[in-house]
Amino acid sequence: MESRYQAAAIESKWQQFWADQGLDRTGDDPQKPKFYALSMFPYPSGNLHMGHVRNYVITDVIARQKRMQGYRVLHPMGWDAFGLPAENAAIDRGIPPATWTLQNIAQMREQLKELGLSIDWDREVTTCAPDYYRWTQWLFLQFLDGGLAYQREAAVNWDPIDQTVLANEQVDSEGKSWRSGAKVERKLLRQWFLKITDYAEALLQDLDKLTGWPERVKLMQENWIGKSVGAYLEFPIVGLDEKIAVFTTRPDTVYGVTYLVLAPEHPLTAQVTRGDRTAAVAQFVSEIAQTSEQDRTAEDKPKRGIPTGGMAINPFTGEEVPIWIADYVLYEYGTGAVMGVPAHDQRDFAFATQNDLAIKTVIIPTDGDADAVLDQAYTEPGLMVNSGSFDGTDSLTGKTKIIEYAEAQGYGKARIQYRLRDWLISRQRYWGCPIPVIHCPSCGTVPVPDADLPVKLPEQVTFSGRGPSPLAKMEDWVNVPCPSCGEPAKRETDTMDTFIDSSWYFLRYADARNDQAVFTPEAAENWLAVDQYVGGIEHAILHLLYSRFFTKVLRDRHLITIDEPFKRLLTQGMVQALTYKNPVTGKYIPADQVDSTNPQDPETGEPLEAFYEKMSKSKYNGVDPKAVLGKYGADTARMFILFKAPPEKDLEWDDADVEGQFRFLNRVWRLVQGYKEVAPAKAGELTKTEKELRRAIHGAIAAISEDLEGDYQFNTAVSELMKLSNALGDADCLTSPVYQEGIHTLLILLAPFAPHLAEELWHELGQTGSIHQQAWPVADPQALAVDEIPLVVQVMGKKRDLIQVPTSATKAELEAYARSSAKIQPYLEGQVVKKVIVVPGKLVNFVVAPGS
RNA sequence: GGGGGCGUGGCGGAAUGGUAGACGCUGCGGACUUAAAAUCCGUUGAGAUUAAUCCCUCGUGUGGGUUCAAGUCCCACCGCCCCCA
Repeated sequence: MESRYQAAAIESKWQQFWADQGLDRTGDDPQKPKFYALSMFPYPSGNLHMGHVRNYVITDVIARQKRMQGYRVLHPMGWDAFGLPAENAAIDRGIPPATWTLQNIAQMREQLKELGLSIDWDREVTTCAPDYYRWTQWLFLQFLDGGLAYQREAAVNWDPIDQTVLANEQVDSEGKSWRSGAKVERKLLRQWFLKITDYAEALLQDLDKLTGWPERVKLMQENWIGKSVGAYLEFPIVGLDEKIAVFTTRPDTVYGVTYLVLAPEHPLTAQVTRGDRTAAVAQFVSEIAQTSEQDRTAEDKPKRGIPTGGMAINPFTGEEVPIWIADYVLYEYGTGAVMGVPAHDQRDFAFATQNDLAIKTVIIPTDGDADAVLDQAYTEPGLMVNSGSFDGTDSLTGKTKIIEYAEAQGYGKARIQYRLRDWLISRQRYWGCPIPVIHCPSCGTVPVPDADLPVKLPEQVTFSGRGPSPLAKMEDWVNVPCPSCGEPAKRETDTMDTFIDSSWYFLRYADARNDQAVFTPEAAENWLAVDQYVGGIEHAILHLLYSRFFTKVLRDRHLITIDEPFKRLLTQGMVQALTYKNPVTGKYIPADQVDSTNPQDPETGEPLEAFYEKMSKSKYNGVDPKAVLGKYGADTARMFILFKAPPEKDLEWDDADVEGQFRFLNRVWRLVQGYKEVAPAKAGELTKTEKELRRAIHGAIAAISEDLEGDYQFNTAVSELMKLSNALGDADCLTSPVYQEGIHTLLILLAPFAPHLAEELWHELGQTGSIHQQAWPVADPQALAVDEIPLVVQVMGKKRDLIQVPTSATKAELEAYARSSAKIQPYLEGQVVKKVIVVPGKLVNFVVAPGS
């Protein structure tokens, strides 16, 4: 007999069998409750990495167990297939983006199938396929129709050498183009936006409905939306019939305003600038235009600003204050202007000190002195001073009073502001979903009629990486008659941010092959929302927020009825591996060049740092799933990943632990090999051994069922499988019907985790149907019942004895048993028992004090 | 700087306020073998003590607190990680 099982042969055999039987197809029995299990779909880079494996194995275990529990399950897969890497491949190697992408998809699909994932491939979606992006375009037009898509000027990253727009990820940390190395500039272009800000409040409020989401993800979204309550105030400009509007959360400090600051790009900048300042201001504005937003607002960098020479009037005091422009005020943000209150804002304090601007105290601590010189801003609440009729008011109530006063006087009003900005979706790139509008000189922006969708990407395109988007250069494609008046017009050449594609793919799975509609209301009603969503924490903000936004917009357009797309969310941790780094040179060294017991640089002999880090090519610490599957098979890889760490924590790859899982599966395999020929005897009165085994069996059922309920704890579920397997290995009652029950139960419980081996052994035992169609077992309370339980006996909270007591014992009897323990006598001697705590089923604790 | 999370053996990790360290890895000792691989058995927090692996003491980052009882709850501190700036 072989001592180890042959994973490769077993796995391909059963994958074929399941495909032939159609076991992975989406359930359609209307009698069954539905369950929608979803993994975040991958970008088809061409190679599966361990992060993918972890993600999809988790969802697969959930899907498989739910099927066994009698649910009809939707467990689909697709491809987030638009995006830059395909264009880079085209530039570097001359392969058309579509060809490159589809090849990668084919390759990755095969790799996924080798993992034994129970995915319904009939519902596969590919975002770069016309039958998908047709509906992306249709949905865009829904937004346009609803007034939720609009165009305006916005700053983009501009490469002055290649004359092209860059994505943020094409700009390095020093603000240089990845390709040309030129310093990236900011340039204003007309861009498309989606009005996510209209939904800011709803997106914030409905976080409360997401009871199945991790708190920290909700918190991250809350911070991202960034609601702040405050005031909108207007400051008249001296000598101009214009006002500068500011937003502030501290209206109570308005009497302390000693200057105003405009964003350099603010339209009023030029108007307020005094003649003799024009040159300096223009110089400053152009300097700032070359700086990235991040550099401008970074807290550790000094704030740069200059006076415009213009003055504004504080309407509350009538005082004139200077108007400055500074880099840290962004035009995109709020009103693009802020009021400077150095006494009560840390950043203003620094700016004022640096530029010799006045500092005026208007809030003091209750026991404070209004004339004290500040050495830093006082930002706490307190009493208002130097504030006219508001003197002596508590600053917190002062906020409301100032707003009321401002409103009465026409200076301003209460306002709620969000940090969230509208979503810039224009990309000046080829490999994305074309924005389906046509620009007509007489009709303006005209949507492409539904009948003309999809607006297909032209195929014969040349890529150079320079100049405008390849689409803009395609005359044949760009020039079209206006759908409205028929006169010559031009297509929009921008494509959409790929986050749009992924903001609705989970809806399409409900009705993936529909070529008449985005999905039918029945299909949507049938499957939505997603019951369990699984993916990386890196999508905690953008992807999840955008998907929630899409869901709410589609609900308001009566396409769906759900408020939120994902009922439960599991954010899985990273897959890390041991990394070696030379701390002197900063170089990473591949593990196969390092002696793990004494890590040294193979070239210089310097000692290396060894630590766990996310797998990546540049760190030479990647573990290729293909290699692991080849050596041990998919079942071992699955078991290892599930067992090694709880799903939401980072997972440290360890070859010895992989080997350990392979050993476990082999033990199960040998257990069954040794059992195949055994004919179970007739059932009779259960022996003690049989009773204990039965308790182990049903204990495992109960524990694993619980681990797969709600908060998924696959690691402890696997350890329960091991315990049951150990119990079977130890039980000396091979011919007992209980033993047979144990073997069968072990395989059924194992089936979601190691689907191939469980199926193989199931059939080796002479079973005919698929193990994956077996019902998930339910623990028998009778099997779990025991006659005797261990009781902890404590004195003063310290364990002093462990005794066996009848399960049925009453509290009084438990105390009596405990008192009779010989081991506790020394601890009671000379003591008075003040109190006895009896916790039935657990312990008895004697509280004593020295007696007389 | 603000917000959040986490700190448990040599390692990954278990523990509804109730026996800390399940399960696995590693190490050590042994069996089988000509030998190895594979497999199996035993052992593996620290200390003290012993004929004994009984018993005992200490132990969940540090210091305090609540409680009959704290890894778990509360406060302060230290360290690490994440998000925002």
